[in-house]
Amino acid sequence: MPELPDAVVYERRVADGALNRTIAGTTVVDPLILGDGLEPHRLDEVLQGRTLTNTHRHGKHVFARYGHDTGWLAFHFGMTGRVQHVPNGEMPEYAYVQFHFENDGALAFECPRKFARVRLIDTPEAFVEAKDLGPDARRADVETFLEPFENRRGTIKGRLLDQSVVAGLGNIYADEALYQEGIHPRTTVPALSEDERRDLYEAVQAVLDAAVAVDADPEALDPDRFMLPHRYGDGRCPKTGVPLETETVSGRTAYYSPARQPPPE
DNA sequence: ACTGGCGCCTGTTTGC
DNA sequence: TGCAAACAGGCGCCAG
Repeated sequence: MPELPDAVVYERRVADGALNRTIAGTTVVDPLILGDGLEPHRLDEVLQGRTLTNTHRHGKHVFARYGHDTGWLAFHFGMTGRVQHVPNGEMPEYAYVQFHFENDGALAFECPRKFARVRLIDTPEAFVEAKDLGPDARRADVETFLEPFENRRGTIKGRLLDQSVVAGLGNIYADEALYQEGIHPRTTVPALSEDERRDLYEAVQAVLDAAVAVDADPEALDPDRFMLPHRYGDGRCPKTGVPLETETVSGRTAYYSPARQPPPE
């Protein structure tokens, strides 16, 4: 369930559960999960006997460096991917890629829907460049964040979801940020004033910070302030009590409060 | 050059 | 209750 806050949690799990441990070997249950034509035997050859020495995150991607000046693992979680450290002999059902440590359990990369990918890359910087990812939504300052929105004409929801504009936001946290700012998801970028854009940046930061603070569990957000707990609950706007409505915007289901987010002309 | 729409996968929820 | 359809927190690719 992976947007930027989930990636923060997963990076932490990799750091806590996998750094500085020797990899005894890897198991690939479904090769579809390996990206860029990576073959299971090559993943194993590359990682066997090595240790992970560093982690990094950009948007929804998590990276783990192996060895020194050798290369990085890149994790992308699709819609149902996740990682967790598991004790010896307790492998979860959808752990399609497994990293086994000497005498210390394994890191399980799970993804029931098989949209997630594990890759071997040279560096995170080169990967971000090659994938044309925009600035990380949580590290970018306001100028860096807003620059890619210049000269865009589509809906604000569509642009927030576009990883080449800003990396890290997905369907639910984009909806939450727009809710906080009172902007209808179908509003176009040119229709937003400079002040509205800056306020939206602040809202994105506040939403991501709050999500990280509850370990990326949207239902654990303060139900008096955030829409997300109600998206999965009573379906009502927490600030006005009116029922939330849905609309397909840029191919995704957008939830919004009709009382706070008036539709564009 | 941009944008929105479709298909990839499969487990879970919804509706007749 | 049972089964089929719709849906889901993403993204690569395609056509307009």
